[in-house]
Amino acid sequence: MAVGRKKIFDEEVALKAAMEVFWEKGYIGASISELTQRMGINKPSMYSTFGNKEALFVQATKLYCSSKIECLSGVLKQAELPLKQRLKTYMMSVVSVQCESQTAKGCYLVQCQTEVASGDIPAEASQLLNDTMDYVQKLLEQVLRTDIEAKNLGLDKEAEVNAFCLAVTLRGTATMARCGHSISELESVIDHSLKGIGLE
Amino acid sequence: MAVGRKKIFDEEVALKAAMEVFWEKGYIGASISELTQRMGINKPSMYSTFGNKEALFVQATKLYCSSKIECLSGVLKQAELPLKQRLKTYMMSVVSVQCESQTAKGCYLVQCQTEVASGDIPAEASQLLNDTMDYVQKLLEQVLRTDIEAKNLGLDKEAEVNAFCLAVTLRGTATMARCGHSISELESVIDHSLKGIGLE
DNA sequence: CTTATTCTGTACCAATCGGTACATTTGATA
DNA sequence: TATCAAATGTACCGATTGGTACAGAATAAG
Repeated sequence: MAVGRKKIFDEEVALKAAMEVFWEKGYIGASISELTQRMGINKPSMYSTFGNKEALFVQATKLYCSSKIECLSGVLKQAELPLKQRLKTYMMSVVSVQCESQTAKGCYLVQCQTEVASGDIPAEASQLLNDTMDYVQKLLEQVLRTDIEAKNLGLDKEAEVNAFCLAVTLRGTATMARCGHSISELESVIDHSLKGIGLE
Repeated sequence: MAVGRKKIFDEEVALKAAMEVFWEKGYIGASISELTQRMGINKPSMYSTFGNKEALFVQATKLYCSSKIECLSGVLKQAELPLKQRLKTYMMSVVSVQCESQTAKGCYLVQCQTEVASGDIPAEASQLLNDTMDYVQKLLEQVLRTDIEAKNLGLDKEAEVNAFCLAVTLRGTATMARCGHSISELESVIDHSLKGIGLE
């Protein structure tokens, strides 16, 4: 039995490159030509490896969620740190991702979710984007509802609203980051936002 | 001398329809086909009246700015009202525009400015979008810097940062509105945001 | 070395993009 | 009523979109 020619490119590297393009351009704005060019492969290789544009987008989005968002949640559970410090560190790490690119990208999720509302993004990807955004908000809500320090401050009573406020702030910073605002400008926004829900 | 055939459509009505489409779909996402269809005219009429897609977008954007944003600033100058009430009324009127559509649109400017960062929007339109977003922030900053009540509270010292925080909040609410969140959910965000900069 | 299998690259597909040429219709003026 | 500028509708333009057919190159098993 024969096994065939070897792949000359690294799937992970190619997928990461695709993620970068979607991050910059969104789903519609990223053309197959630009994607394959930046991935360093040609079209048939892309289609045989990832399926089609929609499937590629789903995989790129999963990669973004796991490598850029979900991995940040650890700090929220470090009970030895003061609540405010945990929340600030978490939110600043999100802002840091939003600002990490030279070619201002903002947040992949926020960027693409504007396209969800336009009805231009395939259903599966749409669901994934919504779920991940919900995930962040629910994470914040859970902390505010169950944390001892939060309870002492009465933040658990309005955990849902408070988490929603923080989520709004992170979406706002995402659009600001995309316009080139620096991480230091956005830090004071995070501080004011935490103050707004009653922390310090 | 002859004067020619009369136009069968209303330019203002057509332009407003175009604004709605750009609002929903953004600049790239709005195709000439959909635009002309929703405008109720055919392509040659659109090109002879408005120029081309870029020119149409510039005019639609100007219409949005004047009819949806600039006209709201009056309340900020009503010195007889308390500062907090003025700011809240202003911000809520912006949020109201973000929520006014059945087909959740969010903010035209925020929506399209993500495309500015992608480099997909023509220069003149890009400039117009940036200027208008700056205008809102500067407006808030000016109030916080010069208002008597603001001075008494010390808000004038950090007017720039405080205005920036409010602008971030409005961008966040825009993305939330686009996802279908209601005006009542967003009202509490505005309250918390004002609290964050030290009002109440 | 042959063979079977897989990847690569070119060259193409129909559909849609933004934009236009042109013939036809309209309607106020002369 | 004849004239002629302007608006309309159809039918097209080249370029680009997402997606593929197919021939050739590479590789491991037999």
